[in-house]
Amino acid sequence: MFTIGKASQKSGVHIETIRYYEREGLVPKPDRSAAGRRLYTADEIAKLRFVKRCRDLGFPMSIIQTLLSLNDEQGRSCKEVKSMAEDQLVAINAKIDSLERLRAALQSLSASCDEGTSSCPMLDSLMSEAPTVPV
Amino acid sequence: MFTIGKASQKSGVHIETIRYYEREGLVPKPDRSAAGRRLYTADEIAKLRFVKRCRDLGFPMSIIQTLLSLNDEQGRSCKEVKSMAEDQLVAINAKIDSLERLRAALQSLSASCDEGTSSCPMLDSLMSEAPTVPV
DNA sequence: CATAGCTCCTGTAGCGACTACAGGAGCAAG
DNA sequence: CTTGCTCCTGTAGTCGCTACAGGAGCTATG
Repeated sequence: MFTIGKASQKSGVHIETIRYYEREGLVPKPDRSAAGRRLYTADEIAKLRFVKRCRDLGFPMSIIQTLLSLNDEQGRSCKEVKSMAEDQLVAINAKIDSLERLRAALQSLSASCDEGTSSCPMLDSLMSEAPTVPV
Repeated sequence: MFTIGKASQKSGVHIETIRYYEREGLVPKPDRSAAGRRLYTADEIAKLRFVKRCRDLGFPMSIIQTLLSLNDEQGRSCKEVKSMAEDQLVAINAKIDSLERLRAALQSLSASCDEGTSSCPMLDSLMSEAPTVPV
């Protein structure tokens, strides 16, 4: 049995975040010591690590909840997991696309913006009714 | 003079967001009609449009505040604007990089996860102490 | 055995950038 | 005059934490 500090170290989840996940019902409530301190089993720490990895992969908490429950099920539904992963991939690709468009726009604006002129072409463009750069 | 609905249409900023920007002091408070309704000038609408474009470019409100004040200055400082744009480019590139790493991790996990097996390799990997995929 | 300094507890508020009401008032057209 | 749209203020919710405040317990050293 591990205190929350150890659980935090072993899982990589900040102490305050662990308590937050517990409040939100994402992870089960651990047992408590006589003095009321949380005591985590290796299994519970594995769940925290799982949540951390999923968060790092960009999954929202609601999806992680589903993933955890799928994991608890007998004969976990690999199909559903794969489908959620693919949804997540689509979302990530959309984000990358939009960031790349954004980068192109900013680069073009930034390139137009050279020192020495009294007025700033970048600000002018952003302020104008019809922008020179699509966003 | 335009009501908030028109200003919203012309600027592309939602009505509630316009009021929010006003509360936060990002845009100046417009005049009011006798009945207390906000009335926007073309100039104020241009500012809203500017804020919208900057937000779409990923600038946080704090930076936009600075950009707006630079724009109001006599002989706006193109150098400062360019430097902020370049900071923003760096941040965008970092985000793209991290999303691309994430995508690779998810693709590899998803590929391992095939239908028909009773246990799910993706969940197994994410739950295990030493993951098969770095995130 | 006392003290110091760490960890832990609960509860609440803050972040950024909105979004979504509730509950009311004005305004324009038929 | 009524219907239905727009607008008003104020407050609370979103997401995923993070940062206190104010206290209690636990451990190592003198």
